[in-house]
Order: sequence, then structure tokens, then C-alpha cells
Amino acid sequence: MWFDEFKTPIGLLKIVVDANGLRFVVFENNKHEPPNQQDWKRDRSATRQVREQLHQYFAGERKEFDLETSFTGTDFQQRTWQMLAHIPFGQTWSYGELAKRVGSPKAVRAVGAANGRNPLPIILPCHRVIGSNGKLTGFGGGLPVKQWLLEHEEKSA
Amino acid sequence: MWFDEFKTPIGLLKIVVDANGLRFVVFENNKHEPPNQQDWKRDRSATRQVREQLHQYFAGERKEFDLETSFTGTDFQQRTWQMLAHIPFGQTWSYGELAKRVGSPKAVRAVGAANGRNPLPIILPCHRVIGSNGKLTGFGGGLPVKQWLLEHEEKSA
DNA sequence: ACTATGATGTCCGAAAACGGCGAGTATTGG
DNA sequence: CCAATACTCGCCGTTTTCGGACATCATAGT
Repeated sequence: MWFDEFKTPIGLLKIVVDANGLRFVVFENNKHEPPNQQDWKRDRSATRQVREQLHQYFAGERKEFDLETSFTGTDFQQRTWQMLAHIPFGQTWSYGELAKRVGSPKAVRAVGAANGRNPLPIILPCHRVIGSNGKLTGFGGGLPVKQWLLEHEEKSA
Repeated sequence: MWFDEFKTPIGLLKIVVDANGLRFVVFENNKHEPPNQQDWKRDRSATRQVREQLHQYFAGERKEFDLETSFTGTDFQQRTWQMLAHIPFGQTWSYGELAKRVGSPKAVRAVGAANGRNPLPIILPCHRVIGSNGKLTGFGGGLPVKQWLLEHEEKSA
């Protein structure tokens, strides 16, 4: 496991990769920090591709990510997270819509919980999921960041 | 065998010595009272040193005892009781840890039973042994006393 | 010998609590 | 009367908590 940190318009970002691909994206004061950080080694080169694409994203020059990923989770979580990648840049879905797409129309709160554990925020755009009434309702990196990302995408759409 | 009684913050305490040293420390309503108390003689002078050190302990001015002892028990009990003296003031071990240190990692309940027969409570700090889940689980002099002793040591640590 | 017992610890399954929700009713204030 | 807000309740996967079953070892009785 190698990691790297760098500053972005929304604060310090830590990214973690393993032999297979991107593993974690962590905000400065994340709610659920990943455990076992002892034997992680800092490595600029291993994370180069991720840094580049994120840089492009923040510059408004990239709308979709193309990266090898490597994360773990329950069946339901994996389905949910993978579905996130289908939300088009600049658009938003409600938790209900997401639940429907995942195949469990009534599992609204469950997809909410899964969203809360999203290991790859920004890359897997959980910030594009909001309440059916239009309220943002929650985000691991803090609501202001969620709002910033949505406005950023709206501008560069 | 000479004995003496005196009041302490945790109630009346009876101490018993023989020609070789300290033999028993007994709480007011002890579970296992030592037998054959008929020919014991009250004697203030023989127990002076013990009284002094206990007094200092309760005043928070003594963290370790330095006394001649004279107690009997099976091999395993003696090993267990002697190991008790190695638990530092203010700290706690689990019954499992104690068992490990005694050399019989799996004899958890056995050390529990041995603890229950500790002839010298307070002097041999069986009160510093608690369940692996943090619960106090038992004490000859009653759980409230055990808690009192632990808090007392925490404060004067 | 054989048995029951204790100041335990671990494992496993059931049950309850907990979320980044939504829809449906009250309730309030213009 | 209309809207915006507040509350209640059902929903679903995950996490945490809780309780019972069992392993395990030295003792004290029988």
C-alpha cells in the first residue's frame, strides 16, 4: 500500500493505492478513516496517474475518470458504488433513484449508508446524490465540500 | 498467631500474623473466613508494621508494600499470588494476562479461583485483576470495595 | 478417581440500534 | 387557501450489542 497527499481547492487529499489500483481517497478530517495505516509508504510515482486525473478534474478539464480501482465491501456496497460511476458529470440523482438503479427500490437508507462509506469520493461521485427534496443532506468531507463540487461541475459543464 | 483490627476507609480490617510474618488480611464480611480463630491473641505491637504501611497506602503515600509474609497454598496458588505483586500500582491486568504470566495461559478460571482465595488482599493486589471486557467481575470484600481501591489508586497514581 | 465448581474468555447467532431517505400528515404563518 | 416546515413511520443493509454454549484448568469434596 502506497499513499500520497496533496492540496486541492477543497483541502488536503490523501490517496492510497495497492498493487491492483486505487484503494482510498481520504479527506482531511474524514469521518471513517481507514485503519492500519502503519505500514503504508509514501510514494509519488505510484500515485502519479491518480494525481494527474484529479488535477485535471479540478481544472475543469476532465469529466470522467479512467483508473484501475481496488476496493472491498459487501455485495450491496459494491453494486452501489459501481452504480455511482453512471451518474453523468454535472447531474444529480436522488437516493431513491440510485436505490432503484441498484435494484432495491426501497433500500433508500441503505444506499445512503453505503454512500457514507464510499472509499473513493470524487472518483466515484457520491456527491452527485442528494435528497429528493433537493437538500444535500450529507457528505463525508462535509457539506460545504459537497456543495463546492456540485457548483464546480455546474460551471464547467 | 496474633491479630489486630482497625478501621479503614473501606471498613473494618482484621490482620493476622504468625512468627514468620503476615498471614491473613480479612475484610469485615469476608466470604472465606480463616478457621481456628479461637487461640488467636490480640496484640497491637506484633502488627505495628503492617498497620503503618496500610495506613500509608490509604493516605496515598505508599505504592508498594515491604513486609514479611507467611501464607500457605498449593503450588499454583502461590505462583498466582506472588505474580499479583508484579502488577504495578494503578494498573490493571485481565485474568487472561495473569494466567499467561503464571505460565498457564488457558487456566483463566483457575487464576480466578486462586484470586478468590487470596489470603492477603490489598497487600497482594488481587483487586488489580479485572475481566478482559473491563468489568470488575468479583472481589472477596465486595465489588464496591474493589472499585474504591481502583479509583483510589488512579487518583494517587 | 471422579465430579462439580469458579472473581474467565472466545465464538456464534439473534436482536436491536443506526444511518448521507422518502412519503404522508399535521402545523404554522402568511 | 397555499406553501413551507415539522413530525411520524416504514424501509433496508450494516454495525454493534447481548446472551448462551462451550473450552479449559486447578481445587475441594465425595
